[in-house]
Amino acid sequence: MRIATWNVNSLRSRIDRVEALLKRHDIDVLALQETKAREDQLPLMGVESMGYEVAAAGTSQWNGVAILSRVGLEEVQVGFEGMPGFGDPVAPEARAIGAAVCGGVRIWSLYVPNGRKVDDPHYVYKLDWLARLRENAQGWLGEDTALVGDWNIAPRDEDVFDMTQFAKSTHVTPPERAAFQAFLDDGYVDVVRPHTPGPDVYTYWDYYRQRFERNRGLRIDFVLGSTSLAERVTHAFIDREERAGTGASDHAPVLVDVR
DNA sequence: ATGGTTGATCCTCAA
Repeated sequence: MRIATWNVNSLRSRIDRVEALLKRHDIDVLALQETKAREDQLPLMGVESMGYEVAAAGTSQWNGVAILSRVGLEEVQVGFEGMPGFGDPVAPEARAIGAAVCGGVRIWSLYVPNGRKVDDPHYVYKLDWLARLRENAQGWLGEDTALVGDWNIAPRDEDVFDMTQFAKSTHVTPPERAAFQAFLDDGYVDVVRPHTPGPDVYTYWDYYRQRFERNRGLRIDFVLGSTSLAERVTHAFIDREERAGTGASDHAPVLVDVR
């Protein structure tokens, strides 16, 4: 089974690229972030005709997520216990994460709050959101679980093209990195990094200043697997070619093969 | 410190 995650930065504006990606890589499950669309706006007749079911934590906010699957789509849920706004159908943060069981694997498509700036309330909210997610994720370690998506954290210096440019920025602060590391300490495994030795480890390149053309990016998109799932991973890669050309998202898809 | 680009709720905000 091939699982992929991609911050698509607007599903409607890139539906053609989504369909091409599914075909190009023969993907079974695709978790999307920043769909920027309500459920009633999703023009997914194309992917449905390709055999995929669609579950959406649709939203008019910036951070909606969706899951496309051709190997089953069960137990769909949106949000997690304890998160601010959980159960509130209009709370934007409750739409930043959603899960489904696809082919026996519980897959969480997540968009970790951006944090904006270190002195912004959104930064505090980001850390709190991660702490609440961690509490819940500890309870999913006994199953085949994948936490996939845009973590908005670059865990290591080597995941950043130039650390001096991030001296006062979010994504690299010790509290954010500690929050990411906490998932690893609990037993989740970064199943992609072992298959993607440097130097090409980035998954995101800002639209500004031709960052992709100059390969000045960040590694902020990850697939974390529970122990039992991690043991089943045979291969993983970053599709950096998807970031090239006009009309690209600012993120590249990350793909994982599970036997 | 500022700027640069992209998408949507489209001249303002979020990323």
